[in-house]
Amino acid sequence: MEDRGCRITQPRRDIAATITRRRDAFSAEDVAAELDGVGRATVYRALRLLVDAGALCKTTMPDGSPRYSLDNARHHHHLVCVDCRRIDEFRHPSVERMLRAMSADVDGELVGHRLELYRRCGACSVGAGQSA
Amino acid sequence: MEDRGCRITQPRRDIAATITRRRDAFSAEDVAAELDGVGRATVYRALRLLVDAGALCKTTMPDGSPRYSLDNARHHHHLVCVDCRRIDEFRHPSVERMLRAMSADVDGELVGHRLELYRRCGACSVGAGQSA
DNA sequence: GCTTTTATTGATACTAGGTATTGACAAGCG
DNA sequence: CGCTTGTCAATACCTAGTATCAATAAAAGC
Repeated sequence: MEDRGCRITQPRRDIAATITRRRDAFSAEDVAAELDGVGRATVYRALRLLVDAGALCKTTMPDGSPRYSLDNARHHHHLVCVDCRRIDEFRHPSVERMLRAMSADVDGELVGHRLELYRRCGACSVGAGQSA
Repeated sequence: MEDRGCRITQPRRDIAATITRRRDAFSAEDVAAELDGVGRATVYRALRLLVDAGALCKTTMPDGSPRYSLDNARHHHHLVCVDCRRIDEFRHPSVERMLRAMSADVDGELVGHRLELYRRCGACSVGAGQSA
């Protein structure tokens, strides 16, 4: 299900199994560390294929480090919890509206964008909200 | 003018001179390479101080690599040309409107965001727009 | 089922971007 | 001028990722 034109190899099966088991965001190094017989380069190669194929999203954390998460929807942005690092996808008309407005106002043509929203998610707010 | 509580040292003067001379976006390594007697760590430390002080912005390019540029306005976002890598700052009410709308709709509280718009700027569109 | 072809692999080395450590030094206070 | 302490350069290290390359294993051919 992940491939078209790519070979389905044992390392790729292992990587796919590892990332589908994960419910949170992970780094490539996480995956590489978990799979002992698999080389780092192979993990990075496989993750890139999956990102290109649209099965995986690469999101930027507040500190700039990249994390991967499973991709479900078509075009969307990410809502990253700064405490538990959970990543949720969202689609919101206000974003498209904003892009349309910007597109009309900027000189030249927009070719892409990067948008991440950082929040403290509901669960994390309850636990740590009162103190500090 | 760049400091309050930090010492004004020769390396810092050199770094400040280098970055104010630059009109485009630059990497920390660019600065370090240009200043021979100054250590890489010193450059990174100085850039971080300047980012924290609000004199410099750290922007993410489409490929994920960070670039620094002078910070002029208060709160703003970046318009990055994917061809000439020029970075312009912008403020637009549609962005604030979008953030307000999102803030109302998400679970938990928004604590920050990252927004970069990538475009082909006017000058680059004229030169390369027709071909390809 | 065996061979061939060729994508893929793991190891290694390398790059960019950045932080931690440390002994030397110099900024600025008194 | 002398002390204190921030800052320095160098170095080692870290994360994230790519390039190279000989060895290997998928899938295609027979």
